[in-house]
Amino acid sequence: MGKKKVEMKRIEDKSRRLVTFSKRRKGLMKKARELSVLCDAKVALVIFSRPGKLYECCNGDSLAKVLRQYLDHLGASGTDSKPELRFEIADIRSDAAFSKLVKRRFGVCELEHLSVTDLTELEKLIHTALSQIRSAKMRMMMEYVMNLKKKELILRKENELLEKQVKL
Amino acid sequence: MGKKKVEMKRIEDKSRRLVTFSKRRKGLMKKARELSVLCDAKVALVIFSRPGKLYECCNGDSLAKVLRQYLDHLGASGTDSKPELRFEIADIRSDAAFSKLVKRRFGVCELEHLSVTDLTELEKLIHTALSQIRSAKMRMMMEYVMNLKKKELILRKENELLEKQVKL
DNA sequence: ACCTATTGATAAAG
DNA sequence: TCTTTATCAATAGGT
Repeated sequence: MGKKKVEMKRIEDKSRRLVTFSKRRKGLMKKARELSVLCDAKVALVIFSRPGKLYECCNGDSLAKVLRQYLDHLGASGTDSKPELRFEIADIRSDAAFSKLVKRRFGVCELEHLSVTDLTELEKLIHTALSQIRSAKMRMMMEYVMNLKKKELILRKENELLEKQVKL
Repeated sequence: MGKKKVEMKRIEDKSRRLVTFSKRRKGLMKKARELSVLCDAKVALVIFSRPGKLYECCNGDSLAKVLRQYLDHLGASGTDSKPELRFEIADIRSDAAFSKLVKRRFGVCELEHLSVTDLTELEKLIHTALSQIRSAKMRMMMEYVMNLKKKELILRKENELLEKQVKL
């Protein structure tokens, strides 16, 4: 489309390429959004221009969640194990659950009303929670990797056996 | 386009939605490929239909590499929040390598002799280093997992083939 | 950024 | 899912 049919190869003229990149990038993102809305799908789009600038957009969910789902999917596509991988730390900042925790512990709603001592304690609590989450994440990933390795070993052995049978 | 202009909201009729999903998905992937070729960019596209089926495509590089580059970007822009830092510093205080780093940077041997401003700067430095290390770790594990999954797939296919040969 | 000629995408139907 | 066809959207080139 456009005044002339365009050849499907890299546009060598830099300024023309830049203009086209900007136009088509916007077009692509619009189409991604439309697909998501019309068909109730999650669409994640990550673009890197040659100079290395990042353009991302995601519809239907956050990019992080879609990528996580993608990794889960890779994990789940095998026959057995559950996808127990969780890469992202729960987003605590804006969470209502976090406010509740503060309220329960200190009986106040606003962080501003806490004393320095309280804040120090809170800091300690958060730190503990964070490191627990991190180690849990690591543990799960390691388990996941170990399961994959086991699966690989089993498959290799099965393969060897089958190869012997074929030769007979 | 099409015989009728379509409203920008979820298509309720299931069969119509399915057909539209298939057509637009293909269209979107084509446009992604075109953007990549014409403008020399990397374009990663991950789509989940509501039933949870995955459709992925990537142009200019492998999806794994683009996702890795994406994580690099996140790591470079610095994401983590600070509260845990003081504790990390406390943990690190006794480390000889860390002492050397402090000495090189500030010309003193003891943390006690640093000003609050120095400590704040140090805190910032450590924070940056930490988040870089974390994102690198994440990146490596992700790639590792992806490679394992790929290997598994290849082995499974090989197995299937061998089984067929055995049956003959 | 805006304009407009032209091509490309796609909705509906078969 | 593939094809056809009627419409309209995206966009190439120019200002």
